[in-house]
Amino acid sequence: MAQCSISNNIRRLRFDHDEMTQKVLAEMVGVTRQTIVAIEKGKYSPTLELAFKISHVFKMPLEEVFSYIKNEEKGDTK
Amino acid sequence: MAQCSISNNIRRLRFDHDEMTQKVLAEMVGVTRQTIVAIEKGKYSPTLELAFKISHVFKMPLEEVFSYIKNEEKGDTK
DNA sequence: ACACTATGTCAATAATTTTTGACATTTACT
DNA sequence: AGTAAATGTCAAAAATTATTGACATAGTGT
Repeated sequence: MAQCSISNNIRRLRFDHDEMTQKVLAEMVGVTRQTIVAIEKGKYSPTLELAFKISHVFKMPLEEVFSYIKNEEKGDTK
Repeated sequence: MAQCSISNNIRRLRFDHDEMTQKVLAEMVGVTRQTIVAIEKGKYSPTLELAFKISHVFKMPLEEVFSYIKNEEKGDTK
């Protein structure tokens, strides 16, 4: 679960949507502002539920908000 | 994060894909068999990363493997 | 009967995400 | 100057997901 990265364009989508603030988005999806910051900055990726909720806010398919970039693992860790 | 549910058709997709076993799917996405069991049975929903990986295995868009069902909270009747 | 595979479950632990509360910076407005 | 809003960061704790190892059941085949 560690060797793959997920990127998103939440920041751009926020501004496309009338410059919605992090605080407002956080309230709309029911998490704290820090969670939105962390996801936007790529500190970690959200749960599936949160990803669905965020996509919902922007009325876009999940895969247009979040993209999965596969990192090839070189060996199985066990 | 509490008032929404996520369902999936992993079990059906496994059988559509040559009766792929839970063990094989687990190995393909790099988690244990128990994790696949728990997700299939709806004990909890996967991380976004794992959801992407599973969709990848079945070569389907994430939203055709997992569906998000919004539970109305009291007061919000939309 | 015995072995084997696939599925399901349980409890304890590890790993990751989210919360809480605090504080700093920048920008804009009076 | 001072105030407020928006963003960013940090650390500790809570909540959720994933792992490990064990065991149970049903089905298949020998």
